[in-house]
Amino acid sequence: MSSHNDYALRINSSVTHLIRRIRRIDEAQGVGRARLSALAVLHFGGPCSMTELAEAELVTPTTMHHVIKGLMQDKLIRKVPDKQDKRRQFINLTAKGRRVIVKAHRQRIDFLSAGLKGQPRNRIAHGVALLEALDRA
Amino acid sequence: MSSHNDYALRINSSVTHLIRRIRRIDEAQGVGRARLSALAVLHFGGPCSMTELAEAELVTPTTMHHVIKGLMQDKLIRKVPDKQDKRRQFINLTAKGRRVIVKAHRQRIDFLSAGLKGQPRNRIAHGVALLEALDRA
DNA sequence: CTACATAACTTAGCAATACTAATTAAATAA
DNA sequence: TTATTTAATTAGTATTGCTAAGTTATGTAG
Repeated sequence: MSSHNDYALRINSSVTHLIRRIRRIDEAQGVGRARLSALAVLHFGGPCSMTELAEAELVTPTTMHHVIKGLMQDKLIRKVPDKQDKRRQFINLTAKGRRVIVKAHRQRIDFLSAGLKGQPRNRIAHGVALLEALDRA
Repeated sequence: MSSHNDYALRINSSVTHLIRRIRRIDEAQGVGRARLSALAVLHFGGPCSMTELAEAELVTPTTMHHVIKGLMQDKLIRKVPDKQDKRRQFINLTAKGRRVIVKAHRQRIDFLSAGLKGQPRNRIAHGVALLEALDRA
């Protein structure tokens, strides 16, 4: 259907701009974007291995290795050996790491909340439903 | 209002996932993301100077300099001296550059179009309106 | 006109994020 | 046991981002 194409054009444009603005918020946190994103996975999903983290972020284990290394140096995470499998290591947030991700997440949510202000309830409910549908597609 | 906060949480989550997937589409183009984005500005906005491009992308002129350098090497853009001001140079897309950005844009739009398939017309219209409102906020 | 300031772009050097390929160590299958 | 697979690392490279410092061109004040 041609109108789907037209809507897709408008969604692409607004999402592109939204991405830029969210990126700016993330970059103001003093922690790189890949690192911040890894912290978010650990915060909302709980401890997991490096490889699982890499899968969640759609990057190679090598890339995640470097991200983890940086997070370790900043003491935002901790590695815990897996007793069952000596090859694996669980990545845990430190208290400091949790503070960082909670603050960063708060700022994103505040930005989005502010954007919702004054919007019709109807539009918000449908908008959220659409985004979640795009996500599942 | 507390419900705005709840909606913001859901929007943040779905937009985060959407960003990841769009990033993957962009990365599959064989041209880096910053370069692809610069090509899009030139394609949809027309020729402009390096500094203007940097402003559009919210990066420093230095960063844009490197992006432009890479695009030049790949022959995706061309520099044209400004007769009025010898310091400036206009950046133009080459035919090859235009092909690259048209194809990449097409893939993004196709991905989004596919996601809209089967969604109620109502939800789509409101959803697009919400995204555009967030963009203006 | 000279001198100073500003603007556009470049260069040098650094850090973060991403990749492939090769390596090490541990677990599992044949 | 041997072979294969899996988890993590290391080496090397490219891209994307920054600041600081430099060059060349333009504009302005004296």
